[in-house]
Amino acid sequence: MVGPDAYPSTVVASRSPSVESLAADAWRALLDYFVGNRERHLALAAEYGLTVGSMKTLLSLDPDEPKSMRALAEEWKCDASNVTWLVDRLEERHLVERRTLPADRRVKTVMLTPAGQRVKAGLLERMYEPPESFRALPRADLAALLRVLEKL
Amino acid sequence: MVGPDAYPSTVVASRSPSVESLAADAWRALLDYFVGNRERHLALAAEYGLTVGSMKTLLSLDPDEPKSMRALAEEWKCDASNVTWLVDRLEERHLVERRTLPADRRVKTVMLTPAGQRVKAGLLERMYEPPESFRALPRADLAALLRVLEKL
DNA sequence: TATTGTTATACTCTATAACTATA
DNA sequence: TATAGTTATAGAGTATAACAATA
Repeated sequence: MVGPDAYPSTVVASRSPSVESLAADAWRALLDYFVGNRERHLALAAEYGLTVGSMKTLLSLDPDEPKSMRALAEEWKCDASNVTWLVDRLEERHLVERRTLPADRRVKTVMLTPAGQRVKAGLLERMYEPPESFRALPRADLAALLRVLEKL
Repeated sequence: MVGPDAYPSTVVASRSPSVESLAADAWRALLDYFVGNRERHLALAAEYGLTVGSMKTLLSLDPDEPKSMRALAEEWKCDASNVTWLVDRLEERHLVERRTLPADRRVKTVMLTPAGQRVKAGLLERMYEPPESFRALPRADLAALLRVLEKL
């Protein structure tokens, strides 16, 4: 599928590797490192008694900018009925609240309750907590990593 | 939840940031960059006419080391009946084959068929293809990134 | 009797279509 | 008539429990 010159093998060590093969190797290393990340998220949700859907919903909402049901459906590229279902689950737990928009009484916005805001803050704090392997890196490595990631 | 000294704010720019805050910032940058990755995988599966489950199954199997149904259930931390269902879907498409183990006629192993091996190879090739933003990085950045990721 | 895998069944999540209430 | 959201319903994917075959 890829021509013979497009991805020169990285085992040719006598010359410095091409940008192409460096990019491929770095990308692969990144992917491999991130394989376990979905499981980390799943475990985190379970810890809070949430499903992946509930967590996604909380993380999408912001106290200062409530979103309509339709906006959420577009953001998640799913059907509106699915949003109804997800918001129902979260409303049962008093983490969000629906409000009818006075300007247009057809649309309903979804607001984080104070409890929802607390749960979201807790989730974010835990998500952004770097793993041990990360914190063990020397300062120079972390600075280099950050500098490159900021370009991406 | 975190003591005042544990995560010094990164806006204190007059002194060099602590290793802790560097680690937190780098981890966060990495997470943010990877948000879109699950969607990339989903689109890739759809392109091959696979579900996420089927893709996961193919990627877990290796031509030279067949795995039992039970081993797969443990690897995926799911119920054995779920493995039966997933393998059924893949067997319908002739991408895997069940074989009874002669040594213990209770256990069945799952083998990739030649077609399954081809699909898996195609998936891996596409997954490991670095995105454009990655290939656009200068050589020095890629080398630095790779060097750090290899430590992780 | 214990273990491997399957079948029967139910629950969660997602989608489509029909409906309601507004506009 | 068109749009926002809900309800009715169906399908995919996951789990639990009962079961058949083998150890």
